[in-house]
Amino acid sequence: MTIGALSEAVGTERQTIRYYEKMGLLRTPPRTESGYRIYDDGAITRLRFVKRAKGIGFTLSEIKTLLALSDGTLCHCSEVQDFVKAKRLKVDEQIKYLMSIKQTLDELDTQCQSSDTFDPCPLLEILMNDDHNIPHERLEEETS
Amino acid sequence: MTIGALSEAVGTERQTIRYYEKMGLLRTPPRTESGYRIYDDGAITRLRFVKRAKGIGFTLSEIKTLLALSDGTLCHCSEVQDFVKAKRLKVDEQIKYLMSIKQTLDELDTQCQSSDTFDPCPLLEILMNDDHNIPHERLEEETS
DNA sequence: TGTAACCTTATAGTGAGGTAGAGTGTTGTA
DNA sequence: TACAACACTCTACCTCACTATAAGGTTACA
Repeated sequence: MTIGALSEAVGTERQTIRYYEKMGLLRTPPRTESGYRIYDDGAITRLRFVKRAKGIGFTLSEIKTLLALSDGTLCHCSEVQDFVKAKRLKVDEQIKYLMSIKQTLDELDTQCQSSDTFDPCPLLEILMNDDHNIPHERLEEETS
Repeated sequence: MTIGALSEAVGTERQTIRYYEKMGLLRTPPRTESGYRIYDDGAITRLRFVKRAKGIGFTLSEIKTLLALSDGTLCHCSEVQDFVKAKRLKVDEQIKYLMSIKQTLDELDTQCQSSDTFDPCPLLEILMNDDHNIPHERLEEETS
């Protein structure tokens, strides 16, 4: 299978496949004499893995780790579990952060509606002047 | 006030302040003869606005729009409201997307725990083989 | 044999939101 | 007057996950 066929089979662009290889997500495949990459069905499986994991929201570097775990002679289930749990926590944090943003937006909206149109827009006023309970900085200190 | 003092007052890096100016978020301040930027208290207010709006999750280009609205001779409250509502919807979409990811992760975790340690890790198996109900692509078509 | 459709590499660009550094000029204080 | 601590501009770099282009080589088919 050439890169084009693999690309067709999985639905991933050729350049992207090369990119994944360069990033260490896909194994370097054997080549023809003229230098063309040739893949077997295992490559499809692996590429699908990447695609699915991406769908779940794993980053490429996380997927790389996941693949490394799966490549080990013994796949330590507990490690994979820890990894998934850690990811879940990250996603949870993000959700919480977005929820707090949403709440703030709702509050701003309510205050905006209850005000007289001749007054200056309270939303802008609040942002300009108030020490509202606005999340000041994003709390994304922990990366990876 | 020089850029350093403004930076101190608001807690934003000097380079960042120059960057915001270049991006059209901050007004071009008057300069000393030697070319130093000099700011008044209005600049503090404006920079704080940017900081707060960023905290709420507005992008710089959204903040620019918000500032433009607030700069208008008449601040049209309804426009600001629409803007906030649109942002709220976007945030909501993101939350939903993350929730679906979270759910998938939870399911994987559950399946992982109920399996025998001698089996291959079901999580990896699922990603490798299954057509699970995994969100395939992120649905972020609408940017801006 | 021509040519279209493939393959190769390397480099640069995208967007968002900055950060870092080089090279140079200015200001304030000892 | 020396010198540290500021200021200026400009350019390049960072992350992430690609995408696009250039310039060339190979393969399949009419």
